[in-house]
Amino acid sequence: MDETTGLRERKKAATRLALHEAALRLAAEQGPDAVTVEAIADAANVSRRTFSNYFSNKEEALFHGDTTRLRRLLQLIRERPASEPPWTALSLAAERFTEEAFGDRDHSWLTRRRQLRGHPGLAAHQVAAYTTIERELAGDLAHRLTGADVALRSRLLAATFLAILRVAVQHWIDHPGGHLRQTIRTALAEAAPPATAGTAGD
Amino acid sequence: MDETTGLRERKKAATRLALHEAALRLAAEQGPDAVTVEAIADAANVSRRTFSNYFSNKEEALFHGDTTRLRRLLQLIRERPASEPPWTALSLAAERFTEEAFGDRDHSWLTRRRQLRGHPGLAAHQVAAYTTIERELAGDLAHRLTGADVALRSRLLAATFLAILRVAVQHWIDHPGGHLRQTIRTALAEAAPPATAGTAGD
DNA sequence: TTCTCAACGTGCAAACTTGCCTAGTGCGCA
DNA sequence: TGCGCACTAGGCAAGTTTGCACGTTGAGAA
Repeated sequence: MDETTGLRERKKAATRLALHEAALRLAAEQGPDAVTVEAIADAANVSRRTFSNYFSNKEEALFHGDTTRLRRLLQLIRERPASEPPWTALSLAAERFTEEAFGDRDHSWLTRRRQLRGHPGLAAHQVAAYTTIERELAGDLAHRLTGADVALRSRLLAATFLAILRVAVQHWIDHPGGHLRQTIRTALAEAAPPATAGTAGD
Repeated sequence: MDETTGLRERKKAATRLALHEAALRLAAEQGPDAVTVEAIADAANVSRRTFSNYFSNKEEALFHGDTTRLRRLLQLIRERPASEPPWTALSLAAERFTEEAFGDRDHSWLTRRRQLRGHPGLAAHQVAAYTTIERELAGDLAHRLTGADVALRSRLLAATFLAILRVAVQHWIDHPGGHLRQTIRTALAEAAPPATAGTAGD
């Protein structure tokens, strides 16, 4: 995978990741408000100016991981066969997604995420990250729906699905020892009826 | 020390060092001729073009360490009081130099150096590195000499001193378990008479 | 010998980083 | 209230790295 991309692109990705991880670590250690952009840049061994070249603010750096993961989820959903009922496609993509994205999370990552939980400003930014993806997902889902009110129903489906996913992941982060995969399965099953009702393919 | 220089300079130094160390490691592992510039650049995580921005060839990269150390030695000599007899200044500077430069060499460094020993092309480059410094040192020493033939005597003094140092260090590298400091002391004392004869300050 | 090819050294343009600077914001203190 | 101060976002120029192209060289095969 790395072999196909050039050195320049690999280095950019590394810098972005370094900034993201520095932001996460420092925010967990000192509290999100206490961290300065300068401290993050220093920790990632780049200039403050370079931080701005990658992220427009601290929060963006903090949620870069989420953004990346969600974008990957979107891709997984797109890869599901078009013939698959929407909720099935979403569920199976979510299944694969959790394995990929959270299968090998180390303990320190979880600890950090836990320490950031409940911070008001941050939560807003996280929801914003999800919302951005939500619009894209709705657009995709529209192609998988037929019947009346496709625009509305696809938006609802996207919003429901992402909300469930967000809550399930957050729940898993907050409650050590749980199994994310099972949590998500349960959560999706719980919410399946209304979402399945939106299906019109069969 | 790092705190005073900017990020840009620190990164350049780091890149130069990374290239130097990669060159040393690969040359020791595969033999100096088998290593390509490309391999060194890859190991240092920079492009082949960047290698050329730092060094004009493999050998320069390999002897970057020597060059740096010798330049530091020159500085130490310059810091000796002008009133000090030349050979005394040289000896005391050499004393301090060995502590600084070889005091904390790890085992792998010694191993690598040993593996490069005796390679014909490399030896020539190393001597070249010493010769460059030799001219500078001679220039400095001229200020510490009086009497006739200062130009010649300062060149002789510089050449003798550096030759002794080079041999002593090489001997230490080749013979594990020896004490560099003692080796150098012995070597310098051995050669002191002719050099001291060149002194004219007292 | 001639051909081929890998490695090298270097010129050049585009991309990226750094450092400096400015304007804007929010906060504490006189 | 007004002032100073730390932090931030982003414009700009200079410095650095990358990617690519081109000509050269030396070693080995045809």
